[in-house]
Amino acid sequence: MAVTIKDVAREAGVSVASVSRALNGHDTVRQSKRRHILEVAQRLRYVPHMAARSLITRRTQAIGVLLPDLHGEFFSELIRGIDLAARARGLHILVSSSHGDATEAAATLQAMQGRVDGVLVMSPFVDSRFLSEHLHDVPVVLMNAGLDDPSVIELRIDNRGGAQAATAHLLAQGHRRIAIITGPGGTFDADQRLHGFRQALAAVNGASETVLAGDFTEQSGHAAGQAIAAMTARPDAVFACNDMMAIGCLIALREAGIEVPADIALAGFDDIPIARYLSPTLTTVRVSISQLGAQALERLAERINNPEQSGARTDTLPAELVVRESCRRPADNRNG
Amino acid sequence: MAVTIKDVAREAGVSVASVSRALNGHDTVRQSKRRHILEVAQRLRYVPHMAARSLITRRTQAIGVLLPDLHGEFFSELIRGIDLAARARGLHILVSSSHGDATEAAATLQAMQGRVDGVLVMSPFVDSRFLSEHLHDVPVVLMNAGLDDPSVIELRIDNRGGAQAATAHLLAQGHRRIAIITGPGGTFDADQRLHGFRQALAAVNGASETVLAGDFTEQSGHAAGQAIAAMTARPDAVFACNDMMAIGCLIALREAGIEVPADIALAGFDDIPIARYLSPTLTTVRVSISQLGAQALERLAERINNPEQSGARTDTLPAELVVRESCRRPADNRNG
DNA sequence: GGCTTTTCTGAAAACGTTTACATGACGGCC
DNA sequence: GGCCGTCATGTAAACGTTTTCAGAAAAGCC
Repeated sequence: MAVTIKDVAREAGVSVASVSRALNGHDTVRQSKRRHILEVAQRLRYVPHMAARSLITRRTQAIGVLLPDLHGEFFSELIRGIDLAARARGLHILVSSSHGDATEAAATLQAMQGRVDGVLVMSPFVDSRFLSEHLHDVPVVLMNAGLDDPSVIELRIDNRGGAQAATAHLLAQGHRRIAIITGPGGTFDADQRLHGFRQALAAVNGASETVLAGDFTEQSGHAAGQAIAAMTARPDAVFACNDMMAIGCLIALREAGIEVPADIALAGFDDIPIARYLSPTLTTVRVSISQLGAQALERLAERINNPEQSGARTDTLPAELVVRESCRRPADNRNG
Repeated sequence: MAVTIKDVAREAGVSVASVSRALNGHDTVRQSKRRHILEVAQRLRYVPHMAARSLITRRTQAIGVLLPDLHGEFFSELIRGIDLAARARGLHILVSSSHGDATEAAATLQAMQGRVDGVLVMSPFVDSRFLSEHLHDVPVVLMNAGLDDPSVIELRIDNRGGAQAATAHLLAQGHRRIAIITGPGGTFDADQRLHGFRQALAAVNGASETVLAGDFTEQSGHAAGQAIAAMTARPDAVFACNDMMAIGCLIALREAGIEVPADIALAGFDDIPIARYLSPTLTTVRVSISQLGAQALERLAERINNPEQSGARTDTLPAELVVRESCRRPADNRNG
């Protein structure tokens, strides 16, 4: 038997309209009365019934967050960024993580409908058709989707630029025969990183590439490392498209008696916390994931507040090269 | 202008009552009519307005999750466990992470009120008074709170048992002078781990303890490691109350020229993914965090469905010792 | 075929808010 | 002092569902 606005009105000796106005800070209620109402509401521990409120205001003050099967630091940082930004705006977040396929994603999106004022989506399965099919009339902001649809807002991290910087660094160290362990084909992150890698190579004479397929898991990195170890003409350096694969590769190389960075240089992407604790510590590319989340939420909130506005630009967050031990100049290590 | 139940009713040539019944699977509507209604609803892309529904059913089908400032794998695993269990039951989860103090936690809890059917809480700030003060009439399940209140449901991980097992292992290796790097005093996790450590020591003749204060951060572990390195009578082994501190300690020891495990054994707690990539790989204690989340959600859902039931038992999830290189037997390494 | 019982359907109330509109009080102006 | 604005307040409709209750249709029975 929860206390409603009527109870507050009766107890305070005013109408429900006045209570509503006082509580929502409308300026058309006299100071003294407002104070009295607020006092009564507090005493009665009145808390507005959200459902009733959003039934009439058509706002839920909640936004949905749809994520794929993410792990560890990436996931928690993303949520943290979103959560902080949301809290600052008085919004709640409805999280649904780890959907495995497009059908699941669609079902989740469907279920969120009507519960949220907008959605934040990161998923390898969304494209323009998917969105128009499953999201009717709900503002959306995409994260790292690689969708070049001018009608949808998207936030990205600079995968291409980061990969380019890492590769350029390897080249600058004098390496020329460079291998890449790719991410799962078809995903935006993976494709862009490969693209950046190739851009960097193209800029240097005599540089050659070796492509090894990976899927962002440690296992795939390990397999790639074994493949590299078995090569007769071994590359000088390896760029793994994420840190987990770099770790797998590092272990495989070590197992094969190949030293990093003495025998081969290695760089990753993401700067996961482990990166700085490996031996050797891992050169990698850092991106502020929490910022990605926070900015995505800001854009979404903005769009929700003025839905008419057409500006659906795509923002890209910078990536920063972090140089560590794993790709020290070969010359420095020939004797190490 | 979203499509409502009335639109469906008009289009299908029936009353809203029938539509409602058909959609909710009540068995009092004729087969042929039900099929027709469902077909129309689908064609119109009708999706029920949650607010209206929960206004009358007094159910939101959502549960709140209140978490402290957690990082990395712990956070993501916890959410994953909760999310999976919630999805299986058709529940949505409203997440609020990283609250920094009791006031923030209270405000968040307040804001969730009326939006959720129950809450899952993990927070160092909650006690019986806090709960009764800020949660009126909302079912709650605590995670790892160390609250021995028979009226509230709680799920724990076996901090004590895990710490005891790790310490016992160190002792079994022949170590006797054992240091502990503690967690922040006053928190359940930290206190229980210290307790388990002491229980293990008490069971062995001639064992002695050295207590170093930590706060679960890598920095505090590093400081403790420096302190240990500076001791004239150095311990044989160190039990760090979590893996991050173990890492900090490991680095400090290495900086001081002390080898693990040759010169000193080291064990941690949590089995974070980094643990198996350190050199030496870290002996630690593993707990299934996703299971903690999933079970907590199950208990909550259960309680929501029959609120009368008084059984508020506290469940404890097992912790498992994972032996790795960091505490190999001293004898094996004297020559290494 | 009329009666009773059962099955299905529809009208309307209820949920707790917000807000458009109406009303009343009050003060200023002539 | 009567008239007119202005301001504060209250009344009631509206939001989109579910569900109770009563009534209609169908079915069974003699």
